[in-house]
Amino acid sequence: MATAGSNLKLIHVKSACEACRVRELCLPTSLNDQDVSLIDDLVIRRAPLNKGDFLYRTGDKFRGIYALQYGAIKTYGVTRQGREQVTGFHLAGEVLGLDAIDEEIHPCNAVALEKTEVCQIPFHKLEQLSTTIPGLLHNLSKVMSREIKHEEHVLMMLGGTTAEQRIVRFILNLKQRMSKSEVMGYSFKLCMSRQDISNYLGLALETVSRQLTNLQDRDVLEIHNRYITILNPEELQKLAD
Amino acid sequence: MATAGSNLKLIHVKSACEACRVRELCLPTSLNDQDVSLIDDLVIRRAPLNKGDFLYRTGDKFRGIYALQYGAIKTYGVTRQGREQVTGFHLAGEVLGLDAIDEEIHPCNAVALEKTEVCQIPFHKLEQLSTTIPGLLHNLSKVMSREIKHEEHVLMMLGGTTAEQRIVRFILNLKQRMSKSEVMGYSFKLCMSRQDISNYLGLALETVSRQLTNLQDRDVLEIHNRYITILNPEELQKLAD
DNA sequence: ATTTTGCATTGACCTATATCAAGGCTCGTT
DNA sequence: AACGAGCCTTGATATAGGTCAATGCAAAAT
Repeated sequence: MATAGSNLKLIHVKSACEACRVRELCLPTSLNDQDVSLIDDLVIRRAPLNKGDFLYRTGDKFRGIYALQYGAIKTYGVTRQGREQVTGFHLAGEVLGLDAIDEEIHPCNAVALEKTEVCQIPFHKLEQLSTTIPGLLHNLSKVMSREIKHEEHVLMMLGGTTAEQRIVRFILNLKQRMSKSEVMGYSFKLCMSRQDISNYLGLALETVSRQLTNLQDRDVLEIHNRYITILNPEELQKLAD
Repeated sequence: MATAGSNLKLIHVKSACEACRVRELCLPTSLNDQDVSLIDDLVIRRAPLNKGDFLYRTGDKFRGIYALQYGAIKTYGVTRQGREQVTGFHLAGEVLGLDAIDEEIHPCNAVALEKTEVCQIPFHKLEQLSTTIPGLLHNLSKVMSREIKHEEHVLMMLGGTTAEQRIVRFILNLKQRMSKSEVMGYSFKLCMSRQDISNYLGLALETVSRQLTNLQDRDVLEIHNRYITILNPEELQKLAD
């Protein structure tokens, strides 16, 4: 039974790890199939979330980090004045929940923006495993480091720029991240509302709307509802700088 | 020699770990003296930095993370337009350089704002050690998690707030962090210029200046050059919300 | 002691963006 | 097919904060 089980796992594993995009955690380095199998055993596949479902809420007990299989999630905090501040959008292949490790409590809300499936990775088990698989520890550090770097990048994007620059950089960033998980041309769907974008970029939602129509009028973008096409990538890149 | 050495270490260690504020990495959990000793062996005490000295620059090879013993460091990136975006201020007892783990290259500049001493902790050695000291791994994760959480907090602070709120929150945050490392009343020294503050908060330096004098006029603060005294903590707190 | 230099303040003006308000699409529902 | 609820767009107006420019101050250098 045990032997059969682990054989089965070796097959099952690859697909699960691949599918759940735990890739970020296991693929980069030289983890062998056996190690990957061990990691795969940890992963808990959760029932799909529908649009508006919460993955977790502020104050929830931390049970593990999450890897997005498909879909999109926004994380946000609520200020004392009741303002919703979006701290990030998370797309397929990305990891979230790392900010909860420290106090074992989620410091923000995570809600699905569309139909979404995630894998839960119990963190303490991952830590345990890290002591036996050295490469895993390093990957874990890298994932967290990347997250820190990304947040700094966001800070740079937000500081001292015009509304137009923010929007443009936001779109370029989204485009780039979506390209990672799917073959894509210059058209894609915005998975979030204008409101969400405004709360992320620190702008009024009207400003977001105006900037988008403005870019459309100048034939840089084409927008139909939430579907967006980049008509002039060079110009868009130029506007970002 | 070996025995004498490790005895010495056991004594030396405590002071070094304590002094270098590697505390964040080792103290929180139940690491025993022996473990602490091992960690201490890693730590490289660097020559003090003078004001304006760089700890590292964008693009530098990553050699390890740094723990601030005393002093202050700002980290910043330079945008394509030449604007300097400050991504953080780091005070005594805090760790920096975590954003370089991923690509083994520092993505930003780190410069001393005053006389500063740091300890360098070679990261790969720390990782090696983590496999044998389970508590260490967890602490490392926590430190990184805290950093991610902090950056999110900064995002929340910057988004959708007035210049006054930003300044007020900035001062409260500084106050709180400085209290951690030194006994302190309501007076302290700003280790950074108005320019730095403005580049951090995404404001014009004139706005920073005006807001500070405004708070002074209303008897919330008292400011002499870079020395600041909080006269009315309750009011300051109220303004932050 | 005096000059220099960098940093900070203050004022006047202007523009980008927020705010307020109204109306128009779109999609899902009955 | 018509209805309703969200979302999005558009316009008019107000204002916070940016920009430009001049001056002041204090510590470092000569």
